[in-house]
Amino acid sequence: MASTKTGAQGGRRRPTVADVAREAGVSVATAGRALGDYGRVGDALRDQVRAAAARLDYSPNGVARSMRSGGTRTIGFVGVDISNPYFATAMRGICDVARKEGYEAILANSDDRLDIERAAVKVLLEKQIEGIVVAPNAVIDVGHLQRAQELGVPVVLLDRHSGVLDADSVVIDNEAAAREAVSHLLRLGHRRIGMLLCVDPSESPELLRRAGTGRLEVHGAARPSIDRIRGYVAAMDQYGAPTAAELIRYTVVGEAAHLEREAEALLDLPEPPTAVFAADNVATQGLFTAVRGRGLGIPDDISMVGFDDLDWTTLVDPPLTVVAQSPMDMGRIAAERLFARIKGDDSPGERIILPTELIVRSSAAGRDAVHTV
Amino acid sequence: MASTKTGAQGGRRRPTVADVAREAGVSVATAGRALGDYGRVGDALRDQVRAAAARLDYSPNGVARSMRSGGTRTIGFVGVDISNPYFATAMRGICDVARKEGYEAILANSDDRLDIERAAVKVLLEKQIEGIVVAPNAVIDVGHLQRAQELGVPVVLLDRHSGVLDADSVVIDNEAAAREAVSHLLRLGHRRIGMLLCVDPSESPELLRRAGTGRLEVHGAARPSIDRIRGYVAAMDQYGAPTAAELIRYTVVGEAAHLEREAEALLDLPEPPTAVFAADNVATQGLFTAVRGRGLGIPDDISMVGFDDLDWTTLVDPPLTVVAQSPMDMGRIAAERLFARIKGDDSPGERIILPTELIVRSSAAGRDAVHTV
DNA sequence: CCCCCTTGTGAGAACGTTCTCTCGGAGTGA
DNA sequence: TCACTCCGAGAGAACGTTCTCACAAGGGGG
Repeated sequence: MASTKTGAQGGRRRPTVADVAREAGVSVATAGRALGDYGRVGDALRDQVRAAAARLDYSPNGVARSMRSGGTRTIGFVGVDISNPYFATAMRGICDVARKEGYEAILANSDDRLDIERAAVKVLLEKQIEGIVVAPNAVIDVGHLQRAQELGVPVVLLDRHSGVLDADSVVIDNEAAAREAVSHLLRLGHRRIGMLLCVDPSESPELLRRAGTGRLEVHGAARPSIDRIRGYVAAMDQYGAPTAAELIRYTVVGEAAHLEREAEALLDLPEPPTAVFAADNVATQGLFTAVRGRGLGIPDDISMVGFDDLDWTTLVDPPLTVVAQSPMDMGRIAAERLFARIKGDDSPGERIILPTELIVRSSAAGRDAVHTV
Repeated sequence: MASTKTGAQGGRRRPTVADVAREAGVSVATAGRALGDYGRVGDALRDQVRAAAARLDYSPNGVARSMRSGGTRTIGFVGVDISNPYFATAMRGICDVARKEGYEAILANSDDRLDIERAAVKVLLEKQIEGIVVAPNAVIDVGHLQRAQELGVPVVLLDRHSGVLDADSVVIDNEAAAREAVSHLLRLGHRRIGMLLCVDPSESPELLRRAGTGRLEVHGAARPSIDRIRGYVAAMDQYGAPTAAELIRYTVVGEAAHLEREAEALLDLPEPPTAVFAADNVATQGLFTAVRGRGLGIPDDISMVGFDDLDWTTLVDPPLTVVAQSPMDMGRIAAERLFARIKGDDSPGERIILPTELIVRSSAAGRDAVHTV
């Protein structure tokens, strides 16, 4: 005997305000007022209606309410990949703020693909969400986000900034963060410094090559990967260390295996780097694994600085020197900006830059002068 | 001059089917049919309507659609904490399946608090979601979940099973997994084996103590923590190793600092254990940190087996022997069950047990016979 | 030639809530 | 006592979509 409760069929018709009104012996209008706390209702009738509602186990229909009053009390978050701790933590921050405001959050993963992001935004708009936090894949091709704004749905950018879109963005100063990390290595005496990172698929190798040689100009300061390369180049230039295309290795997101191969390619260079800057958390893990696989000692054989202060960076031996940021704060602040917009703030889009911190631990050490080129 | 697009005010009225109909010079009914692909429309008029819709940049109002047709094409996931990689990965699995089905997912964090979970379920029901995946805090006090089922909203349990609720659940065999882990240590010759874990706040110490001595009887095989303790006790008994309350240390979730203290207490015992089983990923990290902090060698001074095969467990030295499960599969399978229910399957609730695997690496080693008690 | 069936279209109801409008009655001040 | 205000209550519209029903035109078969 199959339970009728387990599946979907068994849904008894849910009581409506009309049912409650009938039960309480009042009009629909009065029942609505008593339940919804609007308008004026007499105390006696209010209690009567409330009792009837309790008796019927009445629960309001949010869809109908949204239909009538326009607000869905729902926001959307379009992240790259929730299984990445960075976005998971950001989502946590967003949810916390949303809950405080009495909102819920719908999650969508874009996998760093613009078409998926576009489709997700479209669906979210159809669902009449009241705002979107998005980690955008493209910083120029933002028509779908502009459309959201035109429809009155505020957009807040997380992790990436767009020079084209007039929206709030919550970011870190990627260039400065990378510069600080690389400068740290340079000050320790390293001159031949490699860089390892993930880029998103839309990034052309050509673009990256130009970035690597410092001759990149992207409209309105763009995506983290490019900015971090810029910071790397700037630091190298400042200390008079030669840069070379062969020193910057990358792979597209989602292909961690390739990344490890790139790391190995770096180590196999005829003249291998004495230190490597891993510019994101995936690269940090890939580099660490590759170095370990080669049986190289950190920092004795090679120094490294990673990105993102994930739990494990203090668990490994040696604990890693990393650039730390706070995705939880990012999510929280992005959501706070979003709710300010939802409440009516229409000041020009603001670029909020959250601090990063170079946490010096033990994976980067000084280089003897004799070894320096 | 503030942009009117950034904030919320600037929302121009969105075009409706009526607007499209007027633009195309047809009736609302015909426009609706042409846009919604239902009923019969002439080819000429269909194109005419589509063109008009494109001209107006029409996008359907999902709330109105849901209102009329009942379905919101939205499901909910009530997890404990999305910033925990376990739930983040599960959420990823859920989202993937949902997307394939043309659904979106709303996320709520319960922080392992029953009141928050209850409130979340209530809100989700008001929002008329079509199904819920939940990692429930309580396995007996499930009235809110039963209510969902009665309203025709299917519920699938993730990570935990309830003997009371007739719902699908996707779990691992926690007792067997723990038994396997502890047996591994026992076979290596260890006899004095500690256990470290997190429990949720609703778990009384009294209950735990009884679990520790193997005299626990919980209605319908309950929560992971209890089951894992049971598995520990079973293995110890099987090998004739004495158990003792002092060997099982725990803390409530969300208090990682306390956890490390408990780990240290374990190490400071007059007669310290020669091996420890950390029964969840937080405990694994806490134990590893504490052992490291004491300058003890793994596995020379103390052996350990962890739980959950997080990335970092292969990055540390030595790589950790762990019990691995697949939260991604869990999420995916839970969502698949949910959609089967949504589509009408009303067979009795099924308990799906996913396999776990003891991944033997290098954190547990043999114990010389002479040292054995 | 008429009837019936098919096809294409329009009018209007329905979903469940909120909100505006109206109205009766009670209370108050002149 | 009358006019006015204020409060509580009900009737009904509105939100935007889908869906049922009715109807008109056209074609084919008897």
